[in-house]
Amino acid sequence: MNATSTSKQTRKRAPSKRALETRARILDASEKLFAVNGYDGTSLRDIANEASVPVGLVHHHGVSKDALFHTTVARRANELSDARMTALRVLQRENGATLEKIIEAFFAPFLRLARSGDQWLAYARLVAHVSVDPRWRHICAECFDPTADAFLDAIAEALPDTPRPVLAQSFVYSVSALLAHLTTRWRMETLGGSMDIEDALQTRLVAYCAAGLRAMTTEPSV
Amino acid sequence: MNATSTSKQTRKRAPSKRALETRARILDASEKLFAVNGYDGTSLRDIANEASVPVGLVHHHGVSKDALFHTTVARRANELSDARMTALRVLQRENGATLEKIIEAFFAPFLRLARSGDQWLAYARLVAHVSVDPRWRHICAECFDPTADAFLDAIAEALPDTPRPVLAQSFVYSVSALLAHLTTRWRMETLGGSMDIEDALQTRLVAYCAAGLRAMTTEPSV
DNA sequence: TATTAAGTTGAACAATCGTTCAATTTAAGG
DNA sequence: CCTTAAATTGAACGATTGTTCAACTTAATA
Repeated sequence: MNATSTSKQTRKRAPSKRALETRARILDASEKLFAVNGYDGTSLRDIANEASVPVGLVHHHGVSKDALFHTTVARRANELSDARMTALRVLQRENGATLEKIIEAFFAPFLRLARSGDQWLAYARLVAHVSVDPRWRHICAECFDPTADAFLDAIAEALPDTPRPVLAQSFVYSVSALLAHLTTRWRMETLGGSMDIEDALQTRLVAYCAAGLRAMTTEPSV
Repeated sequence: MNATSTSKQTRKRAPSKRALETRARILDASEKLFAVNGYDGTSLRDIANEASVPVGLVHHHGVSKDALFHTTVARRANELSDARMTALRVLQRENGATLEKIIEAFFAPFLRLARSGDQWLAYARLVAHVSVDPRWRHICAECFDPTADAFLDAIAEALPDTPRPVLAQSFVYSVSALLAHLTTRWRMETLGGSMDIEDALQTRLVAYCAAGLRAMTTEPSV
């Protein structure tokens, strides 16, 4: 009586080219709108409109709004994680893993991608949204924690005298600084006037975080 | 014909004690819910329910959802700004304004209030929400920028060789680290195991940011 | 080519949203 | 005390929300 026992087999079918295109279009629209307006500030109809498809189709591809949000975050997170892990492995193969180099291996992929176009800058805002909202802890755990763990291991080797919890603490500060760098440029300009060229800003970001992490090794006698 | 020319004067009336209480109750509920679920994730009915008042009354006291959100953020922001400015002035009167002391004057009030109860920790999440969302830039500018400017002036005196834009850049990183400290403890524990006692964590937060800021004075030759 | 799973469409669902309003109660001011 | 502005209530407004559905079209597979 069940489906598998019927004589006529019902095989799964590969998705058509057009289906993949609309799916990508929906994800692009989701990313753009979720990044600007957040999860609750974005309706499926906004996404459908941006992607030029009916509302029902968004649901068909995304299953549910929650799942669509998850997929949207995860898609670029995987690309980002791959780039970061590659950079880390290159560094470790060359045996030249200073603290600054490790931090740069973590930061540079995101910074480089963000300079390649607005999409990744929008994604940085999306990540900031996810980081702030306790509702999305499971997304953080799934998409970002494995990479963070690997980099913490590398940092622990570069700073062998600093306990792991202390490294984790300052690593979280560094990640927040990276997100601030990508999402809060306007605030820097409000407080300090027009900013330097991007290269100089990025170099200073790394210098800031590296100095902060190094300060953890010495006893903080205040 | 106009109101002021009528013989019977219609004077404004002082708000009753009960009215002030319900107003405070609505603001408390707003703060709690906005902090957890953000602006779009919180409905006026949720707030009305939390404050045990009808929906219409929330509107009567808050004028509009936007205005209510603004008021909610501003109420504690003023208290925080006062505490910070007082700490800064005390420091300057004693002529002992080292970089660490200035940063601590900026951080300590928030950290102390956050330890006094959950309300201020919820508020930290609310500030993080506001910082991430470009929609609330005007709230940032109104509630936080004046204080930030004053502290940047003080930091500029302590680090006279560092250009203002560079200080603004690393100050924004430091503020983001403070917010991460208050809102992302769970992530530190996920990555690094159980954390140290709060005193040690706070000392390290200041040490991290101070070291980062100091690193800006020397040329970042990477 | 014939079959049929997958993709697409537009309409509809109940639920909830922010806001408005008239009626009623409370309490400040003369 | 009386007057009346302010506070409170509960219901209602139209718009929008996420989700479901049946009918229809497209295109991958046998």
